[in-house]
Amino acid sequence: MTDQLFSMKGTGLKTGVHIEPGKRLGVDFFTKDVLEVAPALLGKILAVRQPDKIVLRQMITETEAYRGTEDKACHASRGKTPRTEVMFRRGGFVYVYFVYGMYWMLNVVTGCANEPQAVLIRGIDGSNGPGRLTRSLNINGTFYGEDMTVSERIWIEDSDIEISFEKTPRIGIGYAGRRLVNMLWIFIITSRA
DNA sequence: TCATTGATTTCA
DNA sequence: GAAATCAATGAT
Repeated sequence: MTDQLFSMKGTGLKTGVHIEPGKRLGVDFFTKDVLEVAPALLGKILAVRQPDKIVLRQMITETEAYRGTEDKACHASRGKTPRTEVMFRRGGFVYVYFVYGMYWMLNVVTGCANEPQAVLIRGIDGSNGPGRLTRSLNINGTFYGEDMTVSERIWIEDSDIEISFEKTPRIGIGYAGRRLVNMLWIFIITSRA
């Protein structure tokens, strides 16, 4: 394996530091409830191999939980379709979808099989907004169904960075009903050590 | 505030 | 088949 390591300004990551294999988050991390995994992902490192073989690493700064059939804002709440099928697998799989005719959204499936949950990665260091981060990392529909616990193209690494975060209401999901709008299911980093 | 943009889903 | 929907962005 000859990963060229890469560091963007401001991440606090050092170039040339090799990431140990054990750093990759495994199945145990992702098979917990989405409300546990979503905040736990803050401060972790998203790694994506680019077409030119370089691996970009960026810290996750904002996540959002989508939780199963009770959550009307979750794409899987109305049953299994070709698009949402991956959300019914066990945690660790990648769910990407296209929205507004131009943006790819990156999600990580959580929980056990037949428990459709996912975390939307809304922000990483160096870019704000879920649509922009997928563009900057060249994430597209071909990543659908990748298993982050074994994939050579995309995975998440553990990190010792200590962070604080706040919870806020989800946006753009008014159609899901008032009770769900009141759930504080967006998690945003407010400070880091 | 509004146009953009096209896959997915729902309705006929 | 056709029509409505959409978890966003950037320009105005």
